Amino acid sequence: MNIYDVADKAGVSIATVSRVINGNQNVSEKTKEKVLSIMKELGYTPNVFARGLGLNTMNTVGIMCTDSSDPFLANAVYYIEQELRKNGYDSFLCCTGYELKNKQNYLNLLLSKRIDAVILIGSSYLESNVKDNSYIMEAAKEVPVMLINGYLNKPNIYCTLCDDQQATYNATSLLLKEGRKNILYLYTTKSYSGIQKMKGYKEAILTKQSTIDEVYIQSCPNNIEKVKDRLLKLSEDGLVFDGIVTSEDLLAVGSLKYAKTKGISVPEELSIIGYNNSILASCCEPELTSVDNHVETLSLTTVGTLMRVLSGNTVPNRTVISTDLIIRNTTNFSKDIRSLL
Amino acid sequence: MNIYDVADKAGVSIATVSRVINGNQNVSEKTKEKVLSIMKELGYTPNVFARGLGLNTMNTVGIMCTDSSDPFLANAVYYIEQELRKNGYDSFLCCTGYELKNKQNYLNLLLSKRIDAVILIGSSYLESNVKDNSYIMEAAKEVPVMLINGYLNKPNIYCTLCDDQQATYNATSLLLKEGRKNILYLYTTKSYSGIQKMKGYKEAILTKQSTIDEVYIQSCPNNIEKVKDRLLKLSEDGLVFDGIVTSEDLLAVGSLKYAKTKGISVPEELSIIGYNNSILASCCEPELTSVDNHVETLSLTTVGTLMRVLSGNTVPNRTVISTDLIIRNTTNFSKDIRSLL
DNA sequence: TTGTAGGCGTTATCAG
DNA sequence: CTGATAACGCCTACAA
Repeated sequence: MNIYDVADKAGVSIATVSRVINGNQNVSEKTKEKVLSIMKELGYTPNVFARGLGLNTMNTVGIMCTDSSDPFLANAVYYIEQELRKNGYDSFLCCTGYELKNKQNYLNLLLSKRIDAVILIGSSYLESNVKDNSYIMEAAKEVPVMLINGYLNKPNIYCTLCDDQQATYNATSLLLKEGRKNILYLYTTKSYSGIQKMKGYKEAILTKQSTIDEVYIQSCPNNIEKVKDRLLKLSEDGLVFDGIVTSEDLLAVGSLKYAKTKGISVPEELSIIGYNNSILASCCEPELTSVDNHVETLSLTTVGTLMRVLSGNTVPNRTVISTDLIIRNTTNFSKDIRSLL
Repeated sequence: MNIYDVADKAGVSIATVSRVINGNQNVSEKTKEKVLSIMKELGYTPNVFARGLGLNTMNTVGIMCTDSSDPFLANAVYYIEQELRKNGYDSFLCCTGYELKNKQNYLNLLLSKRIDAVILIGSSYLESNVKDNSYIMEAAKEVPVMLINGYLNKPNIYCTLCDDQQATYNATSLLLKEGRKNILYLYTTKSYSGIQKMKGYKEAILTKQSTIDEVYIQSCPNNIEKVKDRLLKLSEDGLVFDGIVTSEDLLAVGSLKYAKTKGISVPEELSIIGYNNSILASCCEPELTSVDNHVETLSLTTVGTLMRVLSGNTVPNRTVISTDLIIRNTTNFSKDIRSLL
């Protein structure tokens, strides 16, 4: 079943059928209807390969994320996929994991599939070693590369990110205003946004004291138990803290488990702020105050930008979205403090 | 850049290059090496469209899920994607949402992309109205259809499911053994596995009493607040219950929030069992006892089965995987009860 | 072992 | 407005 069958049955040439398929104007209303009805009757669908061969595109965008079971990434994947489809694009998904080698392989694989663009979700695609990002720049020579929560100022790379630095700055500042003296910062990776977040934390701390005590900055695997154990250890070692700012909700949940284990009351004795405002934030007890980085907006903006790029517009290389702090019950903000938001 | 460029530069014909690409034996070691080095030098990758045109396959599997931001589905997507890739297959992801019309459209879309198979994750693809499933049967005429947590005994449809009925039967029975008198069952949808789970609950209840009181079976949106409100309402209306079995972890979390609001202690006064053993189960407080339906095994088994189907083996139409009950702190099982597991 | 040539199903460019 | 025909890049008999 191909375009010839349709043409035969409709008594026209394949060229005419092709025109109908592609909505070309130069077809009389009569033949158009005729052809359409035959196509329906035969249940004909054009062969995407043949089409792709001619056009060298399949209206497909590659999506890469490290781990689609991470709630934040999963949400982004969802919104992006939906939005792409609304715009007539399909999506290839790749869950690459965290190893550089795999990321590179997957990206090459996507390129070899003649995708029209690629979207990298999450700042973990930006290695701290600048050279290691060259594979992204290479890819950008072939197709537009969209970065979510990462920043790389290079041709044909478009970045949508949220203002992570401002977000942790605000979060930390509010804890300070709340009267917290020793605020711990927990993070998982030194990815691009990881670094931004840390900057915000440091900046806020430096408004109150002249130096940063590095022991208050702790990197930790993104795992509830691991976080709990780490905090127990730190506490045993004599570290005193009454506030925790985290780079992920899960780290905050782990912190809650620590507090529970030690019988520390939250937020009376310890304030905790999560990040991402994921479903986890409203599952735990007490529910997490958390930074909402607007996954949905981030995702839709990215796709919107991509569409403009694909239709040949010149588009700014960087779009920054502001965050909100969603106040729940792991912080103890007064009316005055809340009014600052 | 195409096969001709490579052939020219290597001083051979395109046929020879093609043979090298496809690992055909009939090429002398020398020419093979020559061609390979030229391909590397030029950075040549075969055009998938041209290839697909001839072979009419792209080694691509379509994955459909209703909502990739659901933790269970997200996990499944992750494992499936990884496993497919290990087997040399790419994946198209579609997040279809819950409306039948959309599901149908997406499935047709995938078929028109000449995918080699399609995997439907989650029992929400099986409508209770049997006729509404005919689109799946239609699809199965073209490519193998893999169903995860759904069952349809039709040609070219292969189902991998976990023993949901047994799981809720066990969960409910254990609560009864624990001494619970009035056990509520909360569920979200009457999908295939939804029905199985409910059967298990009823079966267990009927071992203790002669009839089911339907008011103890409540359907509820998959939303923490909604569940809480529903339970508060039921309680106000005078319904008495001391155990809750749910079809989703999120419903169990909502139940916890209800208990918290009413000052009911869990598990002393109320036992709660979740389903899926998702990350939510260990986030909340107390942590959820939950049915582990082994997403990973489910996913890997599905892909394994698919690979056997694609290589032409005859494969059983149905594979059932057993569940485990992961005991945490929302139940109060004695040593004796635990030993039953 | 290697090369030639036809075919896969479209789209696009010309003539008419 | 319509039709013939040449790409598109690859695979694979069939020949050599």
